[in-house]
Amino acid sequence: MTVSKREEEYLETMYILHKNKGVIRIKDIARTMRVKPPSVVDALRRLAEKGFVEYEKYDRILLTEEGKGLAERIYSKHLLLTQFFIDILGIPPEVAEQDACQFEHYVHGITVRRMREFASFIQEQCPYVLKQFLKERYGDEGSD
Amino acid sequence: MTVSKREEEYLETMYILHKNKGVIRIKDIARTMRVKPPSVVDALRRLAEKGFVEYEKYDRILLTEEGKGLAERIYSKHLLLTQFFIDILGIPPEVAEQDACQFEHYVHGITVRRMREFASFIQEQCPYVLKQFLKERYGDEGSD
DNA sequence: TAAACATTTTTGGGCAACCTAACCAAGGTG
DNA sequence: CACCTTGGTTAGGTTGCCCAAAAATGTTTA
Repeated sequence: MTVSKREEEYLETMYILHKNKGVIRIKDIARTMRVKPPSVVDALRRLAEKGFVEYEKYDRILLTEEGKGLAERIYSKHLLLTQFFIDILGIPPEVAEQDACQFEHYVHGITVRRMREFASFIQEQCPYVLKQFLKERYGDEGSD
Repeated sequence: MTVSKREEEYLETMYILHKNKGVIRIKDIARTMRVKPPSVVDALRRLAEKGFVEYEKYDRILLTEEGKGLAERIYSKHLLLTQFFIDILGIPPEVAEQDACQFEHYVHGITVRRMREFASFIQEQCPYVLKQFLKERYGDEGSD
């Protein structure tokens, strides 16, 4: 069963809402994803169809095991990418966040793994050089 | 004038075709983007509408200055991302290519710039450690 | 040059995502 | 209890992007 990028985003949002508030409400999904409630209902129906969500109208919304697993995998990529961008490249957090938020849906597992390994490696092998790199560029930078 | 990810992909493809073969043909765009010709015609019309392409039916296809500029900027991100993934992280070229191909449409300029800077920096400051990192992992790895 | 072949275009249709407007359900409050 | 508010749903419409089939144009070659 294939999942579009957008569907992954819905799953991830639901996963985070569940983690933070315990309950998943359409209104909150809509707000965090900046869409209107009917769009959420559309998405929920498709995701339920595909077996990632338990959804009956007017009833509580839950991720299935499969949905939760997928959401978790995406979210962990998200965290790792953000981390890498901030800690290694020194990207401002909001930008890192946005980049991660897109890349997480496409990036291969091996790339994520390598980023994690690289980060540890460099932090252990030449932390001073890394510090130097980040320091040199601290506070400059433009847009785009 | 906003351009969708997909539209950027069309522009980039046309840019590369133009660079390699001098002439841009619908059939070639379709083949490299793995879509059918009618989809290309759709896209061309939209891109012409937006001023990125010169297109009259049955006539030769050209990028406008604006289209060419945009395509170039995307393509240079593409090259740089690929480079980074391969040279710093040691990702297999085909995978690096695919990851770059997606990320190029979203990544902030600052992130790309930092990657470039980081690559130079590390290659100059601790080339041996980098070599070590890449060597240790040479040839292992799975999928995903 | 006319037929055959290749390429492009149109037509008509599908699906994912989104929206607005209007309608329904559930839970408090007067 | 009837009303009102809030949140959820349905109906109906738009746009992007894709396709197959058929029509139109361009090109080559017998």
